[in-house]
Amino acid sequence: MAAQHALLECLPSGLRAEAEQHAQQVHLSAGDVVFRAGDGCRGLPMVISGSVRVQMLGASGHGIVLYRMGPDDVCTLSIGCLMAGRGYRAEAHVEEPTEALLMPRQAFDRLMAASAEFRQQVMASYGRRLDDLMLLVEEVAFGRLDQRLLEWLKAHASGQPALITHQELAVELGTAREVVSRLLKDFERHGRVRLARGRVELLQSQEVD
Amino acid sequence: MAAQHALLECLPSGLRAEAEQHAQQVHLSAGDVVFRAGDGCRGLPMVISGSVRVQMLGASGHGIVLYRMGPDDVCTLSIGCLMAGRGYRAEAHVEEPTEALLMPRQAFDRLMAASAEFRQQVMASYGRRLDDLMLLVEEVAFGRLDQRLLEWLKAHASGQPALITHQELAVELGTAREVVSRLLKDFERHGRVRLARGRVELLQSQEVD
DNA sequence: GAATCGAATGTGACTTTATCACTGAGCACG
DNA sequence: CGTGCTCAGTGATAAAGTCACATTCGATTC
Repeated sequence: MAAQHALLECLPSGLRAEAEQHAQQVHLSAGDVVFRAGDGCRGLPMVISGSVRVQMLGASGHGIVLYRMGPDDVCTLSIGCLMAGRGYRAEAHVEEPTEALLMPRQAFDRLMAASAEFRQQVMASYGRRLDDLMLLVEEVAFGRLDQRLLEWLKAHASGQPALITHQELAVELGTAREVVSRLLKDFERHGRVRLARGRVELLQSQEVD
Repeated sequence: MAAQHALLECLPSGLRAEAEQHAQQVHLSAGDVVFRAGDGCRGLPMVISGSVRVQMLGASGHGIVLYRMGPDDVCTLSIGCLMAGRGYRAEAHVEEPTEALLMPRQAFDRLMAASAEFRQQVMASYGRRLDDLMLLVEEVAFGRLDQRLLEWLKAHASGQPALITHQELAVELGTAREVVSRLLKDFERHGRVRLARGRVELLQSQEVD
């Protein structure tokens, strides 16, 4: 076992060995769906490497990206499902080939009991996610879409063009495809971006604030 | 000490006595502000009775209600701040006279270490809050405002009229006062509500679905 | 290479929300 | 009884969402 999760690295070796023994290592390929809305939770996923996108579907059929999980993240969403015995409300899509550990509830509970460090990290991670969601609420409720789109592009399309469709961008922002298309067209007319099918390039002059 | 918090009731008596010894009981009056955006966190608030509204302010000056805390709730938001050492992003307003315990971080950590039951409840409560926020994201992103307003009224103004201003309703829904005014006026024209200054009465025929 | 099909994008018309700048109404207090 | 409040109503305009299509690009097949 070469790569490991930062949360386990901080454990004393005895606990760590026990944890590794109970955890199941899984490999996920790009495009895999880790869980869907309504699914039950079979353990706590801990991401070692890769990237997983968590999003939810509205009644209208539109979706919105809630957050992403990367290396050394734990799926805080799963903790809630695990503890409350509810199903997931969101769905998780693998974006890049991902290595993860699936920690059974029993083992997770033992770690929480035994290690103050582990506890602290898990709670902190929970706090960050809560924070992310609050930020998202604020953006969706009060943010202007052109600004949000521009910021997304700055974050994801600086340096090299983003390979993404308008539909996918709409899900990133929680809006409709047509709205994204029109905004991008406007940006193009103003020389802020260069567009091609499935590709959005942010022009140099726009990358600074 | 008469009233207590459900989370402490489930503890063995030794732990419970210790917890009660370290926790500080506080009384909050309607209108008090428990914390504001940017404040540091001085401990974990646990609500015994009463009601506290948690909301955040957008850059535009508009606000939106995130959730409410009632009897036997813990302020999950505080755990994140406590663990990550960040300030709060939201603000908490007392709506009804409220009794609460303020549990210092040290004491909280000892409880988390010592009681599986306590741990489980805290994590479950965290999960519910995440869920609330996800639901809110969906509503704000995809919900129609007239439906959201009507549902708010059904939840808070069935039986007796709601004593609330249009401005406050706007904050409940994360929108602008004018929008609420217009929608309510429409509802009134269609005989769904009766309006008075600072008062919205949902008419009987509307209370069923 | 041309035909064909499906996904991705473009667009017009219209509705719903948001914003701005006011006006008017109800209420408390001197 | 004014006189200031806060609360509510409204018109004009802009931004965003919805619906119904038209177009275009690329890959696959012939």
